[in-house]
Amino acid sequence: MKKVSLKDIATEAGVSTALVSYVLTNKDKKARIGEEMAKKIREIARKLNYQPNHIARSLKSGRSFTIGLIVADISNPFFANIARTIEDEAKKHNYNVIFGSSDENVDKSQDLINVLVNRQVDGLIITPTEGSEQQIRQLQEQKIPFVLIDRFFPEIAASYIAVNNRESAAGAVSHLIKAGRKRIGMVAYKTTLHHISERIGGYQDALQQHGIKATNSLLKKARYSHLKEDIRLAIDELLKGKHPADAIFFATNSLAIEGLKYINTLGIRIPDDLAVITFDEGEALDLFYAPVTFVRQPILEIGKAAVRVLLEQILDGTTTTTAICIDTTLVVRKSCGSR
Amino acid sequence: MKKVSLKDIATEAGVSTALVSYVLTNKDKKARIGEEMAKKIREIARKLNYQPNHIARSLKSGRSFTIGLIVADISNPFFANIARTIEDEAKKHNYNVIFGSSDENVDKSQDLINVLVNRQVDGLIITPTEGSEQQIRQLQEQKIPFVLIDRFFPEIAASYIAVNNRESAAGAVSHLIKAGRKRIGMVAYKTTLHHISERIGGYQDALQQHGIKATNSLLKKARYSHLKEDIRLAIDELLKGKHPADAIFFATNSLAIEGLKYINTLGIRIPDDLAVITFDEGEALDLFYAPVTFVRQPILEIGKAAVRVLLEQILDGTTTTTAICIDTTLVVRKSCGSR
DNA sequence: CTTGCAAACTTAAACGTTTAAGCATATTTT
DNA sequence: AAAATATGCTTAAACGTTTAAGTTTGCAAG
Repeated sequence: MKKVSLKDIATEAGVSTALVSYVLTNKDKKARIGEEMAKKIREIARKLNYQPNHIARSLKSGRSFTIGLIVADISNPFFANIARTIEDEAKKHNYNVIFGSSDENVDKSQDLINVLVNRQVDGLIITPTEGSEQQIRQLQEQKIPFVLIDRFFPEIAASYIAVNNRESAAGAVSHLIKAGRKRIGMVAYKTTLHHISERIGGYQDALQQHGIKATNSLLKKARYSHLKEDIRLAIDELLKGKHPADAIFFATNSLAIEGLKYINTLGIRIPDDLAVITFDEGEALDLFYAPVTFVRQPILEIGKAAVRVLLEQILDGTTTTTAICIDTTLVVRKSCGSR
Repeated sequence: MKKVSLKDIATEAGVSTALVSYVLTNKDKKARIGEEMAKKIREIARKLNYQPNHIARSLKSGRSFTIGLIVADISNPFFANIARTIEDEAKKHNYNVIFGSSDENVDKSQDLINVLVNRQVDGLIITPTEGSEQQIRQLQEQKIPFVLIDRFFPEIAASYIAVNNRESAAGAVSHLIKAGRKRIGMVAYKTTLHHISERIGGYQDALQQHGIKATNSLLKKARYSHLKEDIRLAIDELLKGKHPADAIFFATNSLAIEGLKYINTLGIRIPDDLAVITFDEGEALDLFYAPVTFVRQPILEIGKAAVRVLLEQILDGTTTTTAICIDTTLVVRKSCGSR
């Protein structure tokens, strides 16, 4: 049973394919098609269960109505939910999403970009990995519309959607200070990515603002590639000595979850022995015996904004960049002690 | 900067596009192209940074090298990881994945199928929703290759990849019995989907096998659409009365997570007051103070098998169905008490 | 009864590939 | 030396759409 094409309908109706095309794309008014003929064609189309061939359409129009999405890690619920939001939002505009996960790997990122561009996506939404500046610049040269999310490169003028990481981090740390914590440690990723630097900056801002000296011994960085080991080490170091940390600020949910898994094994009680706060939500953090206070990034808003900005760029064909910075909210729960 | 096409290369080299096509698709041997000409063409292609237009290629070949994936809920880590595995596996075979989440909604499922089929996917991998039998039958009639995962309809002969739900569930429940639990409740979804029925069946099998009478008062079903409320109700009912349940078997991870969130608020201690066991993993279950014993479904294996079976069907053009049933493993942790 | 124009359709080219078939020219086989 | 085969390339059609431009017919206006 071959696919039904315009030609089949045309033959059945005894007319040209052009006529059928006009009718089925609702240009019958503009193209002055006779009413009864239009009706007849629509009927035959329904009878034969005609489904337009999207590929042929794309070839003709030069647009695929597909956007490519590259997330840093699809198994992270933050990105999974971003992906879902973007998919939903794109569908509202009759766009589809092809996605891939770069797993924070710059080569995989390049591969994905190549594949998606070959597939003629009309634009890209990307969480750029560390060291992918060149890839981004190349997209600009090729005039391929794209929007960065979650992270961006301050030295590259490109559209992006991000949250005010610095202020949000500072807010989280201030919360710890107000809850009476004195020795506040931070666990971040070892990366040059701007959003992480900003979160670290915010941590330091808050300490300074409250007259606490930020010492390097309380700032720990874990490699994405050696998460488990590095986190164990970091937490060991934070909690050892005469003056152990009495609070930890995790820069992302994956860090927090790994960290808490380890903390659990140490018999340390949250929030009595240690307060914990993190960026990003996650079911694991809800279910934790002391539900974890966290900085909520408005995923829905981010996803919607990303699609909106990208589609504007695609439709207008403009090169103007739009940078959007969204506020977060601090969701206070038990992990920092009651106030 | 327009995209570079075969024609551009052909013009630059002073030859026909056919020649260029032969060379760049490595059919130069077969098509008896001169060596130096082949070299020249390849050089020009590199110089102009030629990227083949996948859409044109698809139109010609009638194949899109894209598979459509419909999961039941992308925000569920089980499906997110399935999606990731399938994407990776597909990429190995030079296939891309377009995905969508049906959110267990039969209309959304139909929408997704339509969209994906219009996009000319070469085949589909689907977690069918309740009531989607007709959709599946229609795919069969249209001779569109597809593979069901996670669930299937016993009355429809179609390829599927699933786990031995009944035996796995029975194993889990046996584990509870061996751990000394007497009054074992189960929380499942209110659905006619076969995999859930099987898990319920396995629960009953195990009870019977150990000479315990399966009573309906210990079997609770929650609606997907009213998860929170129904789970609260279910758990209230299981734990009330003179003879409250001393163990609960959750049919999926989403049920377990919602259930445990509520159980947490009741001040009930796991495993002392109540043993808990569930299907599927999840970080939340790891981080729980009593890490939850669970039935592990081999996600990697499922994803790989799905892609393999689907590609076989696509390539061979056969209509033969392949049903694969995979074993699970019980991962024992603290939530059922130590043995 | 022309001319003008609107209505209802058709023609044909185009999008970027692939590939069977064709056509010279050169080389080998008989 | 004629016939067969090899070599290196071109032509042209095809995939399923879209759409500008063209054609035919009928009818009202001049």
